Amino acid sequence: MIDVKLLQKNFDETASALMRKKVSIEMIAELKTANEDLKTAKLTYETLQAKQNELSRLFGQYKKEGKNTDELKIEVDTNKATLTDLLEAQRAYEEAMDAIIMRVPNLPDENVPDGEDENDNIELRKVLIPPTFSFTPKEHWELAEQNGWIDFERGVKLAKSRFSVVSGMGARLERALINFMLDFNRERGFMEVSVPMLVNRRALEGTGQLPKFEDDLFKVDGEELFLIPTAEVPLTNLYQDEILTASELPIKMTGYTSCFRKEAGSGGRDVRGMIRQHQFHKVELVSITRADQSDAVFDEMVACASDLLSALGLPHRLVTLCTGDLGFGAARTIDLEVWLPGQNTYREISSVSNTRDFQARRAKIRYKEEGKNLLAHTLNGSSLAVGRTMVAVMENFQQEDGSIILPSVLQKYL
RNA sequence: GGACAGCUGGCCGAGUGGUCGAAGGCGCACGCCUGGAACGCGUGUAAAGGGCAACCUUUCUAGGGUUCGAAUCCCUAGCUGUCCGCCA
Repeated sequence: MIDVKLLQKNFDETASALMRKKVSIEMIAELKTANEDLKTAKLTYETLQAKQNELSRLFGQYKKEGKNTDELKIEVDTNKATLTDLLEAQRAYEEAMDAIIMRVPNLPDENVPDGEDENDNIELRKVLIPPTFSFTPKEHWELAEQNGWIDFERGVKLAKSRFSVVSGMGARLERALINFMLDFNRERGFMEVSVPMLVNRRALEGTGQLPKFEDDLFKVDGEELFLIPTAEVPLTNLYQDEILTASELPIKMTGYTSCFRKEAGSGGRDVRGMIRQHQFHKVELVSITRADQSDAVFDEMVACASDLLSALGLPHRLVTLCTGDLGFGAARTIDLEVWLPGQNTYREISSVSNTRDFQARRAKIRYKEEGKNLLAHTLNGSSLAVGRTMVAVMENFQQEDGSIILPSVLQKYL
């Protein structure tokens, strides 16, 4: 959630920041009006409530003194009727306000570059040089099938399209990657946490997936539970509704989960292979920080993911997302894109975001500093998407005969 | 899934109709003490919203009800615990 007070006090500036994130001016105006209506309704209600409280005190006093309360009772009853109406009105305003603000995205940081879509993202730097091949490198699905690592057909048989089965050395590589990533992150100071892969509505609202993106989520029939689209949801919401002490921050966590996404609207993109699956594995980094720590922790998280790729010997580049490509809750994001020789292009393998206090305001994650309760900052980043890492390993380390030489750092995990 | 018990501040815990946003303790902060610390002593310390402030409103799991007035009484839901059933 954005800070409504900021919009109220600093309308032009906040509105233009929101418009950089493709929010319509109509919606912003609507938000402002809704907030003002709500404030007025609250003030009216509270004034009358104060009167009611006073009358009630008086009533008790009259009773104690043995005075007649008939007249007072009439006044109190009338007042209560009005109060009931006012409360109803206030609730309506609250609902209206809620409906809007929960769908307003986070403000982008000032220095996030303007842009329409991923084409306007800005490359920060490249790490490692893409390998050259004396033959035409194959795409990963070809290699996966040839090595018997991934069975796309039988995944469809078991579930539906965009599900696959990994077996043999492929399955072992998957497990090795997960363990390697978790250990690597732990050595960088991220505590390993194992979390539920089903979460409730409140958790998804906290991190911003709901109410706006319900179509992207798998929901359990007959229960208010959803399959998580990312470990960011349970990890961040671990501290939902809590007031932490400043000294225990930053909290830096890593966790491995499966992730489930409907991929609604992705149309015919990446239908082949395991780039875009309904179920995939991911090792995630999540940090809860003080406001003044989040930039430094952000850098640590980006470095962690990038170094992980380097340790695996995977060429990649860092990209600053432009305003148009920034996610709903993110104030800034750096994507890591891994080189895929088969596709002859860089593809996203990690995304590190600072949401600042956007999620913390929704999830009520606060910390106490000098007697004050302040909203924490939350950050998340993949390190890494396991399926895509497998794709990258296959394509980058393929030999002419289709065999794959696995990175040496994985030796002890295989 | 069935029966019973419970849910109060950062945590524990007292509180059965107004004097209660709530005793006491822990924790935390500050001060004294100390070479420095621990211990001890003293003071302070729930959250959210509105207001420059005084102050006002709300909140004792949530929602509803009774009442002039609810942490307290009633109903419903959720969660937790215990026992039973089932089970990797």
